Amino acid sequence: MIVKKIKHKEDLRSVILEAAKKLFVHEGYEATSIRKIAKEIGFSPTTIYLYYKDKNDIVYALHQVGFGILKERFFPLMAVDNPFERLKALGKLYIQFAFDNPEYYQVMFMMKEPLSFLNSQKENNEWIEGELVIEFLKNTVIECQSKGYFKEMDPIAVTIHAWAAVHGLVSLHVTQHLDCIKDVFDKMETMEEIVYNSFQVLVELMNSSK
Amino acid sequence: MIVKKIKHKEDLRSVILEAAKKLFVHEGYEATSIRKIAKEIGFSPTTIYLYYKDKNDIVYALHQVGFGILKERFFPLMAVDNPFERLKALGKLYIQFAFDNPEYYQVMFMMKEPLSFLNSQKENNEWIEGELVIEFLKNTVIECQSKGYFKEMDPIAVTIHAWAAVHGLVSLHVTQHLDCIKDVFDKMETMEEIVYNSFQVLVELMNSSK
DNA sequence: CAAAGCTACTTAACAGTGTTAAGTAGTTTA
DNA sequence: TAAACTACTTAACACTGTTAAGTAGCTTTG
Repeated sequence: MIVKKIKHKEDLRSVILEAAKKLFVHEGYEATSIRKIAKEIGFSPTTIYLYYKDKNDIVYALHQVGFGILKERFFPLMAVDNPFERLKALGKLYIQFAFDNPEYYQVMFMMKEPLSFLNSQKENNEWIEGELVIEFLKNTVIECQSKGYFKEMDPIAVTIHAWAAVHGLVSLHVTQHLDCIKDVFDKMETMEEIVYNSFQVLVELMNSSK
Repeated sequence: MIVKKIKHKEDLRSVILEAAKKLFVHEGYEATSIRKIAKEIGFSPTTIYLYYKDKNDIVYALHQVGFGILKERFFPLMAVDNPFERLKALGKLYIQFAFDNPEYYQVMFMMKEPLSFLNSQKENNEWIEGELVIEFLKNTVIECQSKGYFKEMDPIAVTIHAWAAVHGLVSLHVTQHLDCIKDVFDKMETMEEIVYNSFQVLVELMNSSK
């Protein structure tokens, strides 16, 4: 009996998340209000607070969904033996993920709210999702060093640099700051081409560190 | 007479901006509402709409103030002859600006609102502030190429990469995503040291492109 | 000099936001 | 059968940006 109730409670929790996902992906974060989610699932707005602490809690759940998608994409890369090839593939996949899921990217790497929710939790306030991704990147960087790349460089500084370089590219794209300086590069390329060309510079610079 | 009135109108416009600046810098963007600005200057909220089209208009004005500060800091760099030294100094100054003025940095490079305001304007919807900075960076990159750096690389791709690399660093810091992965780099460093160490990696990689 | 017009501002309201306290059917338990 | 608990709702609070309509007071005009 109790189990059944808990299961039902879990059910509505995921129903809320599904509605939030739908609104979030199609209408964007701004348009995803508690009241709209409630209307979507046919319950009153206050019901949502029985399943999620506050809006940040929902945003954190969405951020976890995003990390689920990203991890799924990263999984095949574990099989890539050559660490530098893996590093390049990691960057490419990261950028592609951001282009395919801009709303998820924002909630995962550009918004304070999910982290605020984490900090509001008494226990387990560690950002395990992010740490896992960075850990994977760091290990790849260290492997690259044993192959002669990034000689005499701090592997952590290299890791953060690599992350920041791709994050910088995709976040400037997502916020439309790249589009706004199109006049500076008079060439007629798609935003995706421009971003990948800039990523190529990172790859070439890293390659020449060997 | 007319001139005096216009001048008075201009006066209140800057009084509003000053109040917005104060709230914005001290309380952050979230806490800067039209109503709070109005209370700060002792006028009714609707008065603000006589001087600014909407909130994005005010945010755009704040963004311009930020670019004013940045340009002031960049000015002395024009005198640096060695282009690679200038490039390094540009990066350092950019990072330092973001650390000193996180709220302004957000409004300048991380928020859609000022750009939305630009696009809502019929004429002059070009992001001249950003383009000026990128133009300066691009020219420095091209000068570096004539000194042997970035051989056979697209100068525009290098420019965007350089910008994205430093933007990535400071934006991950501003959104507190860097702090959240502190556990991955067990060293006890300040956020500023970590960011500058990662920037150093960029410098070294660029240096080895010669 | 009074009437009309204009300027600069305010009041009131609309439509929305996140969030909480209090209340209410319906089921379960004692 | 009565008490207790579950799952949900209604009503409200305190905000947000924004607009339509109204009002003093000064300026210009007939």
